Amino acid sequence: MDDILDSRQVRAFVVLAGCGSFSRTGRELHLTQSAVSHAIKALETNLGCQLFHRQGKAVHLTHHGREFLTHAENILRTMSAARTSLGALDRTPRGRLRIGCTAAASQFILPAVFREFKESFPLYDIKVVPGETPETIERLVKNEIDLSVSLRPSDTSRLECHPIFEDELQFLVSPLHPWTQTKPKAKDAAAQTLIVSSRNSLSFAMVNEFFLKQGVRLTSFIELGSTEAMKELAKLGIGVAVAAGWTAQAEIAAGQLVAIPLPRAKLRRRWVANTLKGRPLSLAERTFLGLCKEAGRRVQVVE
Amino acid sequence: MDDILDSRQVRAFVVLAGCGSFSRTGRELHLTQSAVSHAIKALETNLGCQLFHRQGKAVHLTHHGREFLTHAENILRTMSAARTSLGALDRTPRGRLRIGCTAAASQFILPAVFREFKESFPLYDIKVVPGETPETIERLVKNEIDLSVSLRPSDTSRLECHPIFEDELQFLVSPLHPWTQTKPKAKDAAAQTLIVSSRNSLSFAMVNEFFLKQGVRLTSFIELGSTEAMKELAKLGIGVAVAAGWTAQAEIAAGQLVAIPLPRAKLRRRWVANTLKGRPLSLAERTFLGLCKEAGRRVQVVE
DNA sequence: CTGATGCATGAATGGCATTCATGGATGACA
DNA sequence: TGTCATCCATGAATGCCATTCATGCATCAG
Repeated sequence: MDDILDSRQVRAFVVLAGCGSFSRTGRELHLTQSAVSHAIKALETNLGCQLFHRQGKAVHLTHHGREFLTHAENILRTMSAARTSLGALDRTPRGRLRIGCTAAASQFILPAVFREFKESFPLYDIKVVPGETPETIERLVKNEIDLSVSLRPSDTSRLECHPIFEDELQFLVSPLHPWTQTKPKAKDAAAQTLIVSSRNSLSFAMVNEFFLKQGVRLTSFIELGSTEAMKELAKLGIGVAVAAGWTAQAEIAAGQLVAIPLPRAKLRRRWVANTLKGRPLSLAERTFLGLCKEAGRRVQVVE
Repeated sequence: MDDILDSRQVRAFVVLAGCGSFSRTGRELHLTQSAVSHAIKALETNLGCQLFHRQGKAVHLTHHGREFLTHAENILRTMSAARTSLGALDRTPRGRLRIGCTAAASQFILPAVFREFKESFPLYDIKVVPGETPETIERLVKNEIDLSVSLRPSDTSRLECHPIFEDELQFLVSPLHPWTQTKPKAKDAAAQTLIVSSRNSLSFAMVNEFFLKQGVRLTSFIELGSTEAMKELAKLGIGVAVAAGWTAQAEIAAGQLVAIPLPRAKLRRRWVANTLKGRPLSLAERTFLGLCKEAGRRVQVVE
C-alpha cells in the first residue's frame, strides 16, 4: 500500500466530516456525489479502517474517523500555511545570507552595508566567509555562499556580476622612500620587496601580469593576510605595498604613507558583487546588492 | 489555481531537497527522472515560485525552497503520523464514550461497570445521558450517544441488541399491605394507586399492556423519577410500586418491602446494551459491552 | 575531443479519478 | 400504505493527467 495520502481524498474527508453529507460535500468541492463516495472508500481502504458510519441518510464519524480528523485538518492547514508563508516570504524578512568576501571588502565596504541591511532585515542570519577572490568564487559555484563581494574574475560565464566601484592599484610607500622624489620605472619595482596581501589573490596575479607585459618579472614579495599589516610594513620602509589608495585613506591624509602610481599605465580593479547566474534572488539579496552599490559609490567618491 | 498540494509532488520535493539529484530521487521513488522533473515543475508552477536552483548538475534549494521544505516535511510527517496513530488506536485507549441509560441502570448496574472500565481505559471520557428507554433509543439513532443500556425495545430493526440479563416486574408493597396475605387478582390492581417510575418508560407501557390483556385498565398512578422515591412511598403504604425485585434487594431482605408476583403470569423484562446496527465498534466499546454482560450475570444471580 | 551523466522538454500512453447510469434504502407526506 | 424525493453505493465508461519515452542540450572527466 502507498505510504502517503491523496490530498484530495483528505480534503473530501474533512468536508464530509464537517457537513455529514456526501452530496453536499460533492457540491462544495464541485464534484459529483459519486466521486466523493469513491474517494472516501479509497481513503478508508488505504487506511485500513472505516472512517464513517453510514446510517441511512445520516453519516457520522467513527472512532477512527474522529482520530483521523485531527490529522487530516493538520495536513490541510499545513498545506495552506505553506502557500501563505511562501507568498509572504518577501514581506517577512527571515532567512540566512552567506557572504564570501575579501579582507579589504570585509574591512572597508561591508561594515556599513551590514549595518544598513540589519535595519531592514533584523531577523536575517548573516555569515561571512573570508577568502581571496578565486576561492570565494569557487564557494559561490559550490553553493557554499549565496553572494560574494570581491574583484571581478576573468571568467564570469556562470556569474551574475554586479559592479560596485572601481579603484586603482598603486604603490604605497613611506614618505622617506626615494620614489616620492623620482617616479619609479617598471624595472625599479623588480628591485624592491613588494608587500602584497596574498599570492592567491587576484590582485597579485594582476600585478604580476601588469609588470610582465612591461618585460619585468617580480620576484621579491612579502605576503601578508591583513591590509593593516601591509600598511605598517610600508610605513617602516621595509618594502613597497601594492594596494588601492582608499584602503589607506587615513594614513595618506596623515602623511604617514604616500601613494605612487604604477609605471606607464593605470592598473584598475573592478569590484563586484557576484551571484550565481540564473539564480532567483530573494528580496534580502536584492537589497544587499543595492546597499553594496551605494557603499561602492561612497568609496568611488573618495578615490 | 488549486488550493491544495499534490502529496506525490511534495514527497518528490522533500526527497530531491535531501539528495540534490533528480535522477536519484527518481530511483528512490521508483519513477523516471523525467517524472520527477515534471512533478517539481508542476509544484513550482502551483506555488508560483522557484523552489530549486539548477546549476548544471548541481541542484540546490532556493530561499523559497528552504522555507517550503519545513512545511513539506510537516505534511509528510503528519500523513505518516495519521497512519500510525490509526493503527495504534486500539492499543492507545483514548476517546469518548457517550452512554444513554435508564435511572435503574445508572444506579444499580453501571457503577461497577464504570469502575472496571476505567481500569482498562483511564483516559476515556465518559458521558452519561439519563433517560427512559424510548428517548434513549432515539438518541442512539440520532448518534447523540454511542451506546445505551436500557430495556429491549420492540423495534430493534436498526439496533444491535446485546442481552445483559432478564428480570421480572413485581409489586413491591409494605409488609402491612393486605396483598401480603392474599394474592392480588388483576382487577385488584385497578383499585390501587400504582407507583411507577415514569409514564414514558417502557416498563410503564408493558405493565399497562399486561393488565389490558387481562381485561383491566389501570388508571391511578403516581409517577416518580427516582427508584428510591418509589420505594419510600411503597414502604409508607401510599401505593403499590411496580418494579423488579433486585432494585429493592436490601429493603426486601430487611423486611421493609415485600415482593408480590403479578397476577396470572410473569412480566419479564429484557435488559440489553444497544449499539447502532452495522456500526463498527471500538475496542473500548466492545470492552464496555463485555463488562455490562458480566454485571448482568451478577444481577441475574441475585434475581 | 569523446563518452558518460544529468536535467528539460514535448509527444505518447496508460492508469486512475471522475462521471454516468442505476439500484436500493430511507424518510416525508398524504 | 403507497408515492415521491433524497441520499448513498456500485460498476462501467470516460477523459484527464501523471508518467514514460525519446530526444536535446549542458556539464564534466579523462
